[in-house]
Amino acid sequence: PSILKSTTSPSSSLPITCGDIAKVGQLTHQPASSEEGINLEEIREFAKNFKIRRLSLGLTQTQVGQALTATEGPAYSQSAICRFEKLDITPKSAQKLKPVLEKWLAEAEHWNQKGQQNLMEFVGGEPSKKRKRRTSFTPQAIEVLNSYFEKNSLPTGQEITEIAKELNYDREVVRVWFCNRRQTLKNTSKINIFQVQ
Amino acid sequence: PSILKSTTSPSSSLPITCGDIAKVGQLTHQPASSEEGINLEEIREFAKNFKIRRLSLGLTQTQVGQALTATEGPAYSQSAICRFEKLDITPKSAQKLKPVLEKWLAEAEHWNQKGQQNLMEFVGGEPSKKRKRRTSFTPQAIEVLNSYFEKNSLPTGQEITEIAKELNYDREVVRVWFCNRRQTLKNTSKINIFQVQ
DNA sequence: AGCATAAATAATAA
DNA sequence: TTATTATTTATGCT
Repeated sequence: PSILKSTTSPSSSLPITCGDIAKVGQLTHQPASSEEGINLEEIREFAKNFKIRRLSLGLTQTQVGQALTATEGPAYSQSAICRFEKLDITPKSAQKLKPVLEKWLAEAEHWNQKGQQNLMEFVGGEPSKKRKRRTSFTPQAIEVLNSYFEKNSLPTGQEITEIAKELNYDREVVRVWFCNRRQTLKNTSKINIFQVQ
Repeated sequence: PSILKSTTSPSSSLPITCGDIAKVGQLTHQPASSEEGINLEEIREFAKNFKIRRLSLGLTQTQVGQALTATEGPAYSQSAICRFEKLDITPKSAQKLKPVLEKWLAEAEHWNQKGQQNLMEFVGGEPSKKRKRRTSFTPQAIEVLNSYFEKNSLPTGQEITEIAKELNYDREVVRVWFCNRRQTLKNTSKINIFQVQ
């Protein structure tokens, strides 16, 4: 039951009762409001910035949650980070969470300065978890494919069948791999940018 | 088949042949290189910043692509934006695309200054497309869906339409259910990924 | 208080 | 490019 939504309704005739607990993210056109010593405007500003800074570091909500769980006392789920960023929580909760996030983020940025690797270590995830491939070409398979490609970029049907068999992949998948590989080469073959070696 | 990945491999004993054409985004510790009048370092910097600025504006790759398609001559797909951000393209393409994106992004930021509403109008999408409400399937419906899934986890468009009709759910909702179901299955049955030689 | 998963977004084989 | 998969975010529910 989010009050956020109800407030966007044009019918503002409804009086705000004690039962209605406002959330931080609630849209308001009031000037910076301060309730119970909580500067809502400041929290909104921070939440917005937090997201941008998180994305700048290339971190997911899950990563932040897990890292915080590892370092701080209480546990923080991905949902919790999500809800903070959207401010779909009570001002009290937000107020409590803000300094924790602020401190952690500053530290993360500090490590990032020293290199991506340090950040990942700080975050605690695997150093460079690669995105899983869409289909199951293993790095090993790609290595083999590349070595075949180097020898001959245009294998015959027979050869494709054999390679597919060796790698235990579908023949069609292998055929298409060669197509795409040739395509890539064609796109770039006019320049060898880095002249590596 | 990205060459990017192969370069991250620790096995640097393999000589890089003429067949291996580097792409712009390729990791390098060389100083700013410039080939054929293209400042690669500058492009890398821009691509990185582009993503951050895009996210700061709260825009998706899809939105950028669609907006560009509407304003400029050629069409730009979500994939195209994705590939630019990852620099999984040729230097030539990147060089060509950079000023287009730069100009567009600056304009978008300009409109954003005048208010979120103006940005959305500039982008061309609906003013504030709300996220679809999370649908909850009844246990009965899930049972039926599961039985269909057991028989065939990848139903055709026609079949999806029929299932949706039978269960009286939105077709799109049913389609996504199958996507997510396949995903879940895949995640839970992580059997010997490396078995595939 | 956070899990399970629906929806949205990004990446990529075809 | 397009259609689909892989990944991330958001939320209904208890």
